[in-house]
Amino acid sequence: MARSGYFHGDLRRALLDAGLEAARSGGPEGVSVRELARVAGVAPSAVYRHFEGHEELLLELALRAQAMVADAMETELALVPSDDRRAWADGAIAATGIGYIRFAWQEPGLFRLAFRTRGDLGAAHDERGRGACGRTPYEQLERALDALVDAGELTEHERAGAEALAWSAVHGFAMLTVDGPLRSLDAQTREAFAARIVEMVRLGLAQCAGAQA
Amino acid sequence: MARSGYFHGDLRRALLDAGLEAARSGGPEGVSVRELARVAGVAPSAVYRHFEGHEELLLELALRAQAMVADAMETELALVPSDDRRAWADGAIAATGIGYIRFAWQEPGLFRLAFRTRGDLGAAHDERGRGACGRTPYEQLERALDALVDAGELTEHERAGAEALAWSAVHGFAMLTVDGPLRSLDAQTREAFAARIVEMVRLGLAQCAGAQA
DNA sequence: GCGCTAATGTGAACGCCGTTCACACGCGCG
DNA sequence: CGCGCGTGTGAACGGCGTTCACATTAGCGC
Repeated sequence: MARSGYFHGDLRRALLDAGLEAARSGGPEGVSVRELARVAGVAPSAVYRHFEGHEELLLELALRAQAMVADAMETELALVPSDDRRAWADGAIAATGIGYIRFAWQEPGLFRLAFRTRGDLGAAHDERGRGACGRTPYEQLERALDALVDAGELTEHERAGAEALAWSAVHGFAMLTVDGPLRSLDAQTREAFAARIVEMVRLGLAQCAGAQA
Repeated sequence: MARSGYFHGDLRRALLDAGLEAARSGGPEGVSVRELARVAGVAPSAVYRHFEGHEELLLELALRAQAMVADAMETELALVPSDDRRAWADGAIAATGIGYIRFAWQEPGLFRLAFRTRGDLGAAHDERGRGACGRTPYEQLERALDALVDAGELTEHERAGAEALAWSAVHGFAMLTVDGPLRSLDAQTREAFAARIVEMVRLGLAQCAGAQA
C-alpha cells in the first residue's frame, strides 16, 4: 500500500490500521492525529479529509476494537458443549464474560480503546461494532441471556435489565484488573476471581427478586 | 488567601482546591497545569515547585476525591439501623455500594477523577484517601465485609477476595452509568438497577463456592 | 538589625498536540 | 483534451506539559 506519488490510495484504512496499532501499545491516549499521519506518511491535515477530527477517529477505532471483543467472546463460546440446552446457557453466559475479561488482559490497550465510553447505548447495535461473528459484544451478551431464558433458568421478569447487571460486574472487574488497582494480581488469582465474578452474575441474575421498575 | 506581592502564601492548597473545582465540572481531563496556575493567579512553572508534574497533581487530587467518596459512603452508612448485627451487616454492604454509586451520580467529574485508576492497590490504604470518617473507600468496603463475617453471613473462606468481587460490580455499574453507555437511564430505573447490583453482590458473595486459589 | 541562603515565583522557550486554511496535485468524467 | 473535485501539502494558530535561567523575598544565623 505504498503511495504512488502525490496520493495515498487508501488513507482511511491506513489510518485506522495505524490507530489500532498505536492503541495496542499505548491505549487510546497513544492515538494522536499527528502520529497516525506520520505512520501513514502523510501530512496531519490530510487526516481531516477522512475524519471529522480526533474524537471521531477514536470513535471509529473503538467500534473496530469492539468487534474484536465480540470475536474474542465467540472464541470462548465455541468451546461450550451444546448438547444440553441448560448446560449450554450456563456455559454461554460464563464464556461471554470470560471472553470479555480475557480480551481485556490480552489487549489492554485495545480494550481501553473499545470501552472508552463516550457514546450512548446506541453503539451497542452499531454495525461497525460487529465482528466476524456478526454480533457486537452487547449482542453476544443478549444472546447468552436469551439462552438462559430459553433454558428456563431466568424468568422474563428477571431477564429485564439483566444486561446492565452482567455487564457492570464483568466490565468493572476488567477495568480494575487492566489498569486499575487490581492490575498487579498474579494470573492464577486473577483467573479465580474472574470465575467468581461470572458465577456471581449467574446467581445474581437468577435469584434476584428483579426490583425492576 | 489573596497573594501579598511576589509570593502566594499557600499555593499548594490553592492549586488543589482549583483542581477539585476544575474536575467537578470537567472531570480529570479538565485539570490542566496551566489552568490551575491561571486560577491561582500564578505562572505555570510555579506549579512545579509543589508538584512533580501533571500526573502527580492528578494523583493527589484523586486521593482527595476518594476521601469524599468515603464520606459519601459514611453518610449512607449512618442511615443503617444498628440494633441487629445481621441487619446492620446487610445494610452496611448495601449502603457502601449505594454510597459509591450515588456519589458517582452526584459528582461524576470528581468520581472519574477519584478512580482514574493508575496507582496500585497501595492507594487503598493511603492516609490521604481517608475522609473525615477516617477511612478510605476501600476500607469502608472492608468494614462492611467484616461485618458480614461477624454476622455469620459470610465464612472466612468466602471473605477472601470478596473486596474484588463487590468492588468490581459496583464500580462497573458506576462507570457505565456515569459516562458509559448506560448514562442516559432515567433516575428511577437507575436506582432500581443499583439496588439489584447491590443485592447481586450480597448473594454472590455468600453463595459462591469461593473458587479462591 | 543585617546579610545570606534557600524556597518560591517569573517569563521565555521547546516540542508536542488538535485544528484550520489557502493552495497544489492529478484522477476520471465530459 | 480540459476541467472539477476529491485528496494531500505546508504553514500557521492556540493550547498543552515541561524546563531553565533568573528575580524576589522570607526567615534564619549571626
